[in-house]
Amino acid sequence: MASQGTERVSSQQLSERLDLSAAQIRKDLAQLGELGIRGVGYDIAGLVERLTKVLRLDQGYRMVVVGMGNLGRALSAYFGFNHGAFVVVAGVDPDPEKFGLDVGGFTVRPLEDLAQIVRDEGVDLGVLAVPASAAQESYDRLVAAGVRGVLNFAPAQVQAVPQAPLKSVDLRIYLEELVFSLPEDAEPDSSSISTE
Amino acid sequence: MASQGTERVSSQQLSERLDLSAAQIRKDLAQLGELGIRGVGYDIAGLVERLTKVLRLDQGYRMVVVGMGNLGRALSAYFGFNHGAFVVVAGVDPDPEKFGLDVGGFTVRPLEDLAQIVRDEGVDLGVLAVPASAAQESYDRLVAAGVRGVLNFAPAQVQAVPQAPLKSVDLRIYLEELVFSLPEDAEPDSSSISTE
DNA sequence: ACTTGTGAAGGCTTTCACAGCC
DNA sequence: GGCTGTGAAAGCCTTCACAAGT
Repeated sequence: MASQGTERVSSQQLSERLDLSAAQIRKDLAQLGELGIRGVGYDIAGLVERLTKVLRLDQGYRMVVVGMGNLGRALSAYFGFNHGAFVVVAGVDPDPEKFGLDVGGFTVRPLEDLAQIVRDEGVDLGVLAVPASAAQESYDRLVAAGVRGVLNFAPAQVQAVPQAPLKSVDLRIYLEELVFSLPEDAEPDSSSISTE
Repeated sequence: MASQGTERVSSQQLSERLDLSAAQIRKDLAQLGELGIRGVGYDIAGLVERLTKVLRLDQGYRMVVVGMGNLGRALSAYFGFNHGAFVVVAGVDPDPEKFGLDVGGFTVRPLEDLAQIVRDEGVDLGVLAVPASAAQESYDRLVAAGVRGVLNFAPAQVQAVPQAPLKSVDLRIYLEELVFSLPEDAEPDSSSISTE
C-alpha cells in the first residue's frame, strides 16, 4: 500500500486484506501505542515505520550461506533473501571444486575461511544448506565464527546455544499441510453423505 | 521411537520430547479415540498408524516440480521430498537448454508436456519453483493439467481455485522470526537498564 | 503402583459494543 | 458521519486433579 502511494487505511480495510477481524487489528495495533487517529484511520507510512522498528527490520542483516549445492545457490539468489533488511554477502563450501564459482553477487569460498569471512564482511547470520550429517558441525563452526543466529534447512536436529538462536525450516511440514488441506476424495457412490 | 524398536510410551515421556504438558498430549490423543491403555501408556506402533491415517500420509503422493533452476533442482533432491509419502516423479522447465538434463531420478522435460506428464505419471501435487512473474501462470497450468494441490515457493501472491489448494512458502518469514529471536544487543554503557 | 481419559477450573484471546475523538 | 481505543462479555484452550482401568 505504501509503495502504491496510499496514505491512510482503516482497520476495516486491513481486516479484509489480512483475513482478520477489524477489532483484532485495532487491538493488536493499539499494543504498539496509539497509532491511529479516531475518525480517520491509520497513517500507512507511520505503521510501516513502527512495525519495521518493532520487528527489528530497521537494520540490515548480512548473511553467509554454508553449503553451495543446489539449495545453497538457490537460497543465495532467492528473491526474498536480497531485499530489504537481508543480504547474502558470502557462500562457503568444503569442496575445493566449488571454490571461486560465481553465484551472482559473490564467489564461493572455502569453508575454512568462515571465521575470517564473518569478521571481514561483518556477517550477522548464517544459513545452513548442508546435508543433514553436516548440520551440527556447520552450526558449531558458524557459532565459533561469531554469527548471531542461524537458519537451518538441513533435515536434522541441531543442538543450539543461546548466544546464537537456531531456526529450522522443515519443508516436509508444508507438504503435509498441503495434503491435509486437499478436498476429500469424492465418495464413490451415494449422493449425500455428510463429511464427518 | 518406532524405528528404535521401543514399544510403549507415556504421555509424560512424549511431553518431554515435544515440549508440551503431559495433559495436553493426553487431551490431544484422546481426540483420536482411546488410543492409550490406563496404567500402561500408548502403543507406539498404534500411534504411528493412527496418526499416519489421520494426517492422510497412508497414501503416496506423486509430485512434479515446475521450474528446474537451482531451487527446483534442490527441492527435487531435498531429503524430505523423497521419503515416506512423497516422491518427486518429474520436473519441467520452459527453457529448451534444460530439456533432458538429469536431476537424479528423472530428466527435465518441456513445460508443454505438463498435462501429459500429470496424466501418464499419475501426478497428485505440483511444486512451483519459478520466478515470481511466472507463478500465477504456472499454477494455472498445473490446475489445468489436473493436479490436486500446489506448493508455491515463488515470492508472489497467487490466486487459487478450491479444486487445487495452494500453499505458499515465504522463506523471508523465517529470517524475520530468526532476527526477532536474537538476543538484544547489550546496552552500550550503564549496568542495569530494564529491557522495556 | 502407574497411567490414561476427562469434567471442572483457570487463563488467555477474540469479539462486542460503545465512549471518545476527528 | 466515521473510525479508533478499550472495558466487558463471550469463547476457546490449557492445566488441574482425580476416577477408572490395568
